[in-house]
Amino acid sequence: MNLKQLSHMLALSQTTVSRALNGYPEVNEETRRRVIDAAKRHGYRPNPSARRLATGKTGMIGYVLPTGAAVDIDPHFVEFLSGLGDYARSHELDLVLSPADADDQETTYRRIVANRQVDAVYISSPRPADRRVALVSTLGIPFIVHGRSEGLDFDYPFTDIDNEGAFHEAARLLVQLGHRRLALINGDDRETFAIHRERGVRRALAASGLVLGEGHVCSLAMTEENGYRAARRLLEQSDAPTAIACSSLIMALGVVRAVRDLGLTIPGDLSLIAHDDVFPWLKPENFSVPLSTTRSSIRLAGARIAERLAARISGLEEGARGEVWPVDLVIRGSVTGAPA
Amino acid sequence: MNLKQLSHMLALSQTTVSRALNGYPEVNEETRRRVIDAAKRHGYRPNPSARRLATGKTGMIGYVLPTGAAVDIDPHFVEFLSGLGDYARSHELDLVLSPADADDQETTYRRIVANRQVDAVYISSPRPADRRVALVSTLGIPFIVHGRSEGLDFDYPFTDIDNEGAFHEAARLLVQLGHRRLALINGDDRETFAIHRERGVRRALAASGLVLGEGHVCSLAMTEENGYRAARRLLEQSDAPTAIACSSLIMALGVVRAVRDLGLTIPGDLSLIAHDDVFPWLKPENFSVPLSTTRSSIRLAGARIAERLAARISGLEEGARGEVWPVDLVIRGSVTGAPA
DNA sequence: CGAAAAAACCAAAGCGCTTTGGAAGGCTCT
DNA sequence: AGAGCCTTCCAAAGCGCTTTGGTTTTTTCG
Repeated sequence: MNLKQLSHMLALSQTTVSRALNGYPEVNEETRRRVIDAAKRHGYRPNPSARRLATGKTGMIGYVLPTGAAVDIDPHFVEFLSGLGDYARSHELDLVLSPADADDQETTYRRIVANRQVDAVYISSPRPADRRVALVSTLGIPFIVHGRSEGLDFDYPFTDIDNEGAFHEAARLLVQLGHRRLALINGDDRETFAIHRERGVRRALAASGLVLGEGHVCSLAMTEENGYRAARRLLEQSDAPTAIACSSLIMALGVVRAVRDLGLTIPGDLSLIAHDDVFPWLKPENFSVPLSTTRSSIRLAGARIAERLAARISGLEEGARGEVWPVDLVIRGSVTGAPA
Repeated sequence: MNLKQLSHMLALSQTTVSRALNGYPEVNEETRRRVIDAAKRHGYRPNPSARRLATGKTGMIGYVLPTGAAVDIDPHFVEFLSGLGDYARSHELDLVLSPADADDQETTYRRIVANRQVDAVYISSPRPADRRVALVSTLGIPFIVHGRSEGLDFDYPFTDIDNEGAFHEAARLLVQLGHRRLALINGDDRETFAIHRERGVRRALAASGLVLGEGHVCSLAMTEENGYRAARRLLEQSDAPTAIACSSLIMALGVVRAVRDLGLTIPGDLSLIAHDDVFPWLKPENFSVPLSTTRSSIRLAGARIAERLAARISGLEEGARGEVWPVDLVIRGSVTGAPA
């Protein structure tokens, strides 16, 4: 069933039927009702290919998915997707993932924009001076950055959490509890979020005249194993830290294992705070010693970004507004005063 | 730059240019070279919207993504996606995720097929008599099922792992080691994979005249917390199992925690085998007691399914061939003979 | 009542590609 | 030389929608 058939059936022109269906004003309400009714009854659905050819609108939002044998998609992605998908569903938006060589995502961004394959895109895991952000903003397609870049000479729209503030608070608390040797087990420090977190920790320490010791900061892919290795290395040093801030729950698993392997305890020998993106399948309160966290739902971020993208597509949102969400600091059993 | 301009520039018809570019035989090789060369030089890229309107081909594969506030996307999904994306990239395929109400995915399948939004789809987490499989196969779009349904009165193409065999082997090993009271901590038993695993365990036990005791099988969403709860419940029973087979590494984390909380040890008091889908961020060999596993890379499955979908799209694969991959049984420190 | 304005509708021209149905020209072969 | 066959190219007809630029009918109002 296509427009032609439907309009013939109603003894109307395609023009009128199309307008009736798309809510244009120049059609009699009575006629519109007839049309809508008939469309529903016959299960008419406009062919999206035709529509997009005519309008350029696709009803899809795009994401360039870095791939490669050595590339691991972040497990956070799936939670983000839950939020994004949930919003997108309610707005009849689809998401298209365009796989790209992790080292050359720009070609793919160019392609999906040139081809008009999507109405908007989002960018995640931005780095300082991220070329994707620069590219996409010159390409002129609506977009939102999840996170922030740095050192770009123009503004752009983003939704980020206050990583610096969160880790500042966490470190400040630890310092207040008397800890003097802190360590940071961070994610990949080529990404802005990790840089901000480190900055937060350093700022808190500096406020008390402390510093993040040489060798007291690790920056690694966020796996359990890396958490373990980092923690072991830190704890076996002569000036081992008495408190650790950790960038992910998964790494924290490794930290806990290392502590146990070394015959130490949390929080007796080591206070631990980790960042929690709120996974349904791994909860900080369920660690054998409940884990203190800086908490921010990545799922909510996904939904918010979908919402903003939708707004931008329909022209409701413009400009380069960035928003920064506060992060909760949730104290549980894994922190205590520094050992004597 | 569109076809019209390009052909005008070359003083050729659109027909010829189109054919030259698409590899049709009825064009002089010399001409073809000229065309291809000019196209490249001017960066001509056929507009996909136009092409799909004309041909019906989209260059995209579809997946209906169950969403909803209470719906958690399986963290396995992201690994699967890595494999799928990696293959898709090399074949210029994009993936479109259509979010749907988890309880009504069929409407969405209908839509994406009716709209010709994608060339093929895949279905994951199938259940017995899965209506999606039935629907999609009547809809006549190329598809592959990741996993298997059961009790359908027709054949369909799938790629699955030998869940029954894997858990049969695991249980058989445990029985051989003298265990008499086994338990199974399974995933959602509305899904076929879980049913198969339970079947495998039961079959192995039956071979030695044993049974899976009442209350010795749990079926829950695969979270750390559920693993913990299930293990506690099992181990606090009077006839506590001496060995557990567990459907996921994440649940196994919870099991390990429960064992520790109860002051027991692995493998002294409890032997444990879990299924490992091979995550880069959580490895069984890194458990404090290295975990024995049934292992099968879900990432490889993603790549394979992309490959088969591509083959089906281009007509290279037909029919309802199902393939079942064997699963490795990897013995590590978490299993030993039954306690006296 | 008649002119101007508003309302309701329509025919046809795109959007950019593929594909059908020829046509022109050059070869082969008898 | 002419029939018949390739080879190579082209004009034009879709694909199914939106939108432009009217036209016709109805309403408004001095």
